[in-house]
Amino acid sequence: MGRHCSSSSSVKQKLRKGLWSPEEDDKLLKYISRFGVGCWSSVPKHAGLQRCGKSCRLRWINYLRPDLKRGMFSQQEENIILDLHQVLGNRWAQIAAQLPGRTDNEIKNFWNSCLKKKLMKQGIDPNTHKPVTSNCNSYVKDKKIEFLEKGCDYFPSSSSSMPVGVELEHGFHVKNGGLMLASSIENGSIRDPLFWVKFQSGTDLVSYNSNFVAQYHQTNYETSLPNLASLDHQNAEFSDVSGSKMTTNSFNVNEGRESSSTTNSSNMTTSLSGGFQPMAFEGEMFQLNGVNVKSEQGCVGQWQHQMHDVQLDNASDFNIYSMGSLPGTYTDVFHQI
DNA sequence: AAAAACTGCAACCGCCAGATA
DNA sequence: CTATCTGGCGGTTGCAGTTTT
Repeated sequence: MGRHCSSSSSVKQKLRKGLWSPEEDDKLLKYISRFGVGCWSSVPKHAGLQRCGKSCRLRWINYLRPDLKRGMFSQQEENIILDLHQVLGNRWAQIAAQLPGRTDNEIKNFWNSCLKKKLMKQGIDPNTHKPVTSNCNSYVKDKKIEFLEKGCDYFPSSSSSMPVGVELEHGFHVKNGGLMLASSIENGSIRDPLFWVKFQSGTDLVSYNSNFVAQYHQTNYETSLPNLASLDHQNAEFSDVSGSKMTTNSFNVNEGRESSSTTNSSNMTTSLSGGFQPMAFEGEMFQLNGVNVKSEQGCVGQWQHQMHDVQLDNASDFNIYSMGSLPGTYTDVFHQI
């Protein structure tokens, strides 16, 4: 067992604790500069300090060492810490070994006071570095509950303009083991829902995309939709929260039907069609009715046609949340399955 | 203006492993 | 072989400065 500062010395002299004074720093600095780092337990005696050796060692390592880098962490350093923490966890000394001039204590403090919160704000679990699946935005949660309470009243049980063979129930139905989403017309106004598709972690979106099957029936092409992400999606290039560029790889308009393919910073490509306009990819914030909303995983989109539905392959791969409504034309819709 | 709450960070504490007596 | 010493590490605390109420 190690000894504690207060009991290790045979000398009964009271040892100082707490913050170091400039005079103490001076004594320690002069001593180490002259004799170098050796046996810490003998340092206080020789340097004329009323401190334990352990305290001297810590003061030297964390503050007095001449090779210490001071000041804010750079973006590059931050990235290194994030990467290493994902691999090493709280092994601060090992992380510090990769960052010249930084101490384990400094990195630990930076992590606890800054990086941890930053990740949580992005919906990322700081321990696993993976999206927090149960921690969806509270606004989204509220809207989900609201819809569940309203139940199937949101959609008419049938619609003359729905594609043949499709039955609407609670705004969605299962077809071929997948889920159908639909928007509809009510009292002559278009219901263009905003929704959020959140994929389960581990879902391979790249291969999933090929299974996005869009069926749609267009009766009226809406051209005056607000563009919440200010996204020119014909030449889209925008940044996610980390500053990484996301690009729209392709964009087509064919008889009023759009399809696009967008790649984000994680190299996840999402192909969308049937009038779906991507607005925010994972980690992105955007505003909805003055409320800040974040897409945690998956993407946020907006239907652009009066009537369509889309099949997603495996219902267990994703959850769908309502994203609220825009005034007038848009209404709340979907819910978690 | 004062009190309370929050934040960042330096320093301490307890535990451990390896070295030494 | 055992007891003790030492340095290293990660978790936690306490304090000073700042912000909010």
